[in-house]
Amino acid sequence: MDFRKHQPIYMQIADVILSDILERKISDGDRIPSVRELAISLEVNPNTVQRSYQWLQDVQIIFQKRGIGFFLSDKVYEKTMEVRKEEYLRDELPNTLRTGKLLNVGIETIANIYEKL
Amino acid sequence: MDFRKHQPIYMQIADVILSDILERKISDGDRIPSVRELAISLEVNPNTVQRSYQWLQDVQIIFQKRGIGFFLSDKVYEKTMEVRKEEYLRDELPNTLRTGKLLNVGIETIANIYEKL
Amino acid sequence: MDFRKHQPIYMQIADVILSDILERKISDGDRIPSVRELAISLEVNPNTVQRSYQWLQDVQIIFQKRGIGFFLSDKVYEKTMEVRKEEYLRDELPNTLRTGKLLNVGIETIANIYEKL
Amino acid sequence: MDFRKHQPIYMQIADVILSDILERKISDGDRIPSVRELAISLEVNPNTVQRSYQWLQDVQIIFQKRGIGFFLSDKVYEKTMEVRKEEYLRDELPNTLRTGKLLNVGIETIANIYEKL
DNA sequence: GTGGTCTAGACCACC
DNA sequence: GTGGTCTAGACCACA
Repeated sequence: MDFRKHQPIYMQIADVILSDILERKISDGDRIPSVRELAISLEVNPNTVQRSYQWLQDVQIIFQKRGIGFFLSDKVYEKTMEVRKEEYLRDELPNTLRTGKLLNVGIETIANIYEKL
Repeated sequence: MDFRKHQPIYMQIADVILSDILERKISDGDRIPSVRELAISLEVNPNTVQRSYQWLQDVQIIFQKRGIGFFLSDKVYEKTMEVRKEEYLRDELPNTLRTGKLLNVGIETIANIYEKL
Repeated sequence: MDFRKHQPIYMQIADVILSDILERKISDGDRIPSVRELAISLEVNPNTVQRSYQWLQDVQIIFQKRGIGFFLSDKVYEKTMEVRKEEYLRDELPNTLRTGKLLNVGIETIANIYEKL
Repeated sequence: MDFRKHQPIYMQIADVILSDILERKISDGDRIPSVRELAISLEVNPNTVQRSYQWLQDVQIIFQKRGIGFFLSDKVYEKTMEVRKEEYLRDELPNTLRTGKLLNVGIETIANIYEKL
């Protein structure tokens, strides 16, 4: 975890889980580390991990089995794609395009770069 | 100004100045509104405008004549463009577009968002 | 058992026993499964079944013969019904229905949910 | 606030806001107390109020003006109705009906009580 | 002044 | 053991 970044630690933690899903390291039904375990291994406060997991649960990436732990939901890969996409379309893309507009970078230039990737 | 956005108000204000520069509405040596004037017309706290101007001064887009006001630096258009555009086209834009491609965001969607900004 | 529900597992288990009583599947003096047996068949922790039985014992639905097992109390059907139904029809049900009416939840919706349980 | 209830304090706080809305004491655009103010007047920790407000923001009952405070969203009455309804249909109603089924209370009885209210 | 995040440490219900 | 909630107190960015 990077304590200096602007992005909150709890979102950084969530991002690690999301990345693991997108890289197919973990998938449907897998158990993820307990709040305490992860807190110790990342050297952060359990409350902070708790917040990550709460958020992941809110967006239905994980679900809880009472008293047992957290597990990845069904179709977690697809859901993760959606969640990432939503965030991308809401924040990252508009921010970059706004800067582009400011710098007089036309949509043609952008389309051009997009095609060449 | 949009008080609901994630982007800080003071950066939104700075962006307005930058846009005006890039659209050639204002240029080298021009005086920009006083902190107090702009605060009133935008209905924001003067401290917030102050912070915008501080930032613009830090990146040498404007300079202050004490007791008189703020003015645009020399070659302000070129300065802004050169510094930012090069980095933007080389890194920021391609990175964002690459992520978009991975998330199946088409160029039409991007063009759409670009137009609406 | 549904590990995702808000209702504790041990109450879900108790509800199963209560249902069996009210549906006359079991009655006065019958032996109910041992903690261990039930835990295995429901795939839950024995402690959890233990807690259900403790609760049922507290409300005098069952009693324990030490070293032998748990058994249904006398007049268990009547006991369960009387104690709960009276309070239910007087308070809980009307209260919930009143809230429903305020929220524009029609009787059809209610009937629908009732059938699906 | 009732510190003994099963319901978390932060949801109790949210409920107070929701009730005020449904009773038309406050409406669209009104500012609600700052996190600190409310924390002091309710004698709870600011973090707890913060959580309430976070939840209310998530369900779009309130929105934030950066550095100024929280305000009620547009159509807050209608939204509150929806939110309450959602919770009611998901938890309160099924729970009550489940108990009813357990107690052999038929849908006819329920419909009867519903009509008479 | 506003809200947002984080830690340390506690207590609870539940499995 | 698991997660959920809460307090006390701190520091930060922002208006």
